[in-house]
Amino acid sequence: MRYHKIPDETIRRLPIYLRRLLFLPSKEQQNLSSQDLADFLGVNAAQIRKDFSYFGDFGTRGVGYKVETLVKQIRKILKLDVVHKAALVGVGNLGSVVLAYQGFKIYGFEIAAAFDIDPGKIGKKISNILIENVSNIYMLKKKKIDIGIITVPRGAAQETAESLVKAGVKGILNFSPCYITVPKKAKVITIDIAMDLARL
Amino acid sequence: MRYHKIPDETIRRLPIYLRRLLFLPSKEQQNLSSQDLADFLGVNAAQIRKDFSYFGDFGTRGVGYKVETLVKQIRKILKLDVVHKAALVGVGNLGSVVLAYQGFKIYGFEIAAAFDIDPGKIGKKISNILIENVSNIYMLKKKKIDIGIITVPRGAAQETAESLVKAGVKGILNFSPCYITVPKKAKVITIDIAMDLARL
DNA sequence: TTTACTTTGTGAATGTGAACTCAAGTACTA
DNA sequence: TAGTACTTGAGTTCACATTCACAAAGTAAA
Repeated sequence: MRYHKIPDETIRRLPIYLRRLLFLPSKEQQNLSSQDLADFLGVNAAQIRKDFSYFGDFGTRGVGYKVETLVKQIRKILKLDVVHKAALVGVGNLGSVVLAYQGFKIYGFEIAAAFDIDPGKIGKKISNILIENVSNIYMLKKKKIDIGIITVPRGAAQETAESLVKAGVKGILNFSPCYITVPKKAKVITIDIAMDLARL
Repeated sequence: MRYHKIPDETIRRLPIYLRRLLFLPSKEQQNLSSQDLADFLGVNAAQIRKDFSYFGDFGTRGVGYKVETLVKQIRKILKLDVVHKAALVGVGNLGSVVLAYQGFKIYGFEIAAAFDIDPGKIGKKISNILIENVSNIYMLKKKKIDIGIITVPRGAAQETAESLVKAGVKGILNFSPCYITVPKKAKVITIDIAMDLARL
């Protein structure tokens, strides 16, 4: 299967597999069959095998997949094997929570800078990150930061996104409840927890 | 098309359409063509027309769709036309932010109760919601609360979920970075912002 | 009314993904 | 070595989803 185009759906599922593997109940388990993983996630085992097989032969027949290798491979495919640096803009309530959030590390992300417009916040530190003036966003390029996280009020989101893209950011995670348009070289993911709730 | 089964993918897209309609740039615009909406979202216009057509004839040929009617209809389909009450468990940093978040309203959700295990917090109010003792979760049934929001530390998530389901909750929005298993009568959506980031 | 122009709604064609199978490879036991 | 039990990898089939393309229905203007 190595020469086939990889389905979008497969790519979409890889982070889900990765997350499941990282939070595996019994850490000592070395091998995992596709059926085990399928049971954990409530999906079909054949689908998991096919997904993995697109990227080469990860498993061993009769045995299963070695968890460690699998994690390493998925990380590589998703380009999470190198650390990505992110900058957060808007250190309000939500911004502070995101800054303090420890879950980024295991996926290979690190928040390396924070910005705010409030002079009362600039110069302070939260979670060991110095809060800088938003007017310094242009300096991101030098710091090799390629991801932006927007936690500013709705009105400032579009403007913030533009500064970030201008500073060379490739991807944006937007927490403001609004739509943002950026040049197509950059990608925006908007998180709207209320919308997720609507699916229930 | 009225008698056909509605594709899962269509249901999945409805909240996206709704969000786009709610945050339409020019509020005064009364009519919207499928092409306009498609351009906004970067999808195919025929798909949008087909999606809507499953639920009846919302549009007018030669004119388009009336925004107001469309919003009303989608709300009805997603059962967002009645207010759903939610209870939040775990009033820490993240929990406080979620409590204060205003975005739930437009989708028809209202946080009607909050719980914590810390005696120092119980009795206080955040965003006008009284924080109660977690041991009182069982009372949710009487309050007609059918959605639970979990913002407790990882270790307590599973236990919290079980209490919520026992109290009659139908859906759970889980912010803890872990997997939760519940009886299949209830549905869990786990939000992991780091995983979303991995898709970039 | 007639003509030109829009836009919806939908059957048909095309594209994509999921599931079923089973041959082939591995482990283990006797 | 032979036999049994497992599990992967992948060809094939089937189901579902997307897109095309156009008739039908509406608008606007002459």
